[in-house]
This record gives sequence, structure tokens and C-alpha cells, in this order.
Amino acid sequence: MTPATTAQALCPLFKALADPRRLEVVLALAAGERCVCELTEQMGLAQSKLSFHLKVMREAGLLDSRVQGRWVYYRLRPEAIAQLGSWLERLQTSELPKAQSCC
Amino acid sequence: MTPATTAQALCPLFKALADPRRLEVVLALAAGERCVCELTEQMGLAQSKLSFHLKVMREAGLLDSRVQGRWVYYRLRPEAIAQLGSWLERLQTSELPKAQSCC
DNA sequence: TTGATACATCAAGATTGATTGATTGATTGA
DNA sequence: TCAATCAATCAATCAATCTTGATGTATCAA
Repeated sequence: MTPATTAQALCPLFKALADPRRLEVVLALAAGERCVCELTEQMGLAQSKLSFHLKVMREAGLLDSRVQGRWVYYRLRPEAIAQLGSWLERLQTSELPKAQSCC
Repeated sequence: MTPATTAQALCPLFKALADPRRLEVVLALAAGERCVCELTEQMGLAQSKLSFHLKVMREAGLLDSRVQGRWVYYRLRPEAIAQLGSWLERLQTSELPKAQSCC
């Protein structure tokens, strides 16, 4: 699996992280799963706004959710974080020659 | 430096990566620096379009550029990649308790 | 059953981001 | 000089994303 084959697959993940509100949510979830009501309160976000952002992140594969009673708990998908991390690592370890003849 | 302090600083980097064309450019640059004309040809992008995306990435701190004669060479900033990588790593290593009492 | 709570969804409007084609400035070779 | 090339920028259009407030559905407790 080369960086090239996965780059397009990673794009949704980067999109999901490309928002300050969503990064806040990710940080909150780094400490463990949280229900929506708790997140709403914690970030002071309108409920529908938070719901929108959670959906974006869930559909990107960054978050998972489970329903329990009338609460919905969200959590980070460690696989997603690992995927991003390993892609970045492979980027870093590509040989990076200083210059390149051009044109 | 906690994840919280840097999250807002990382947002521009995630934004810069949240586009398939820009990911392509990043991949091309992983192998070493390239001049704009070479990238233009390689990705089959209109010149002004590529220039726009390069600017986004440069302003986010993801790329650096240097002028040589009439060419402009772009390259990845390894610091940016490292910054993202270490943030992700710290996310991963946060303790992730299974559940959380709610509300 | 009723009312309250949790969450998702929707449509409309606002904001932001991307594309296009043209223009400009700088550099180079003839 | 002059013409050609490289790349940045601009204004206009277009497209995607975000926000807002309202509505809908499910769950639960009284």
C-alpha cells in the first residue's frame, strides 16, 4: 500500500479535521467517549450544529457512535487516527533529495 | 505542550490537506522539491489553479518555496508533517476509558 | 398518556473555498 | 531591446460548507 493508493481515501479524514470546532470535539473524545448532550454543554455549541459536525466526522470514518437509551455516545476511531499517522510517517520517510533539475 | 494548545494551530494544516489536488501535490513533493512548471505538467492542472493551491499550502506552513531564476521550487516542510504526526500520536496515547457516565 | 429530554434532520440563508480567464511582473535568451 | 517563459494575482463566477431555527422521532419518567 503506497501513499498514492491511500491519499484519496484519506482526504475525507483531513476534511473532517479541517475545522476548529471539530478539532475541539476530537480533543474531548481523546479522553474517552462522550454523549452528545455532554459535548453540547462542554463546547457551548447549538445542538443542531454539533449534530452536523458529528455527522461529518462519523461519515468520514473518524468517529463511531452507539445508541444507549436516549443517549448517543460518540468516540474516536483509533483506526482512523492510526491511518493518518502511518500515512504521515511514510511521507516523512520518503527520500527527500535536495534539488531536482527542471524543465 | 498539550494537544489542546496546538489544536487551533493545526487546523490550517488539516485544511491545507483537505483537498484531493493538494494531496496529489504533497505526494509529488514527498519525493523532493519540484518547480511549479513541473508540477503543472505532472498533474495536468491549469497554472492559476495550481498556483492557488500552492499558496494555500504555503500559507498554512505545509510547504516552503524558493525562487531560482524564473522558476519557483516548492518542497514539503518536514516540520509541518512532524507536527501533525506528533499531535496524532498524542491523541492515540490518551487514555481511552470505555464509557463515561452522562447527564 | 402526557410532557420532557436527547438527538437527527431539513430548508433557507450566509459564509467560505475553488475555478476560470485575463493581466501583470520578473527573468531569460535571442 | 524584444519576445518568450514562469509564476503570481485579480475579479467574476461557481460550488461546497456552515449556520440557524424549526420540525420530527424515539425514549423515558411521572
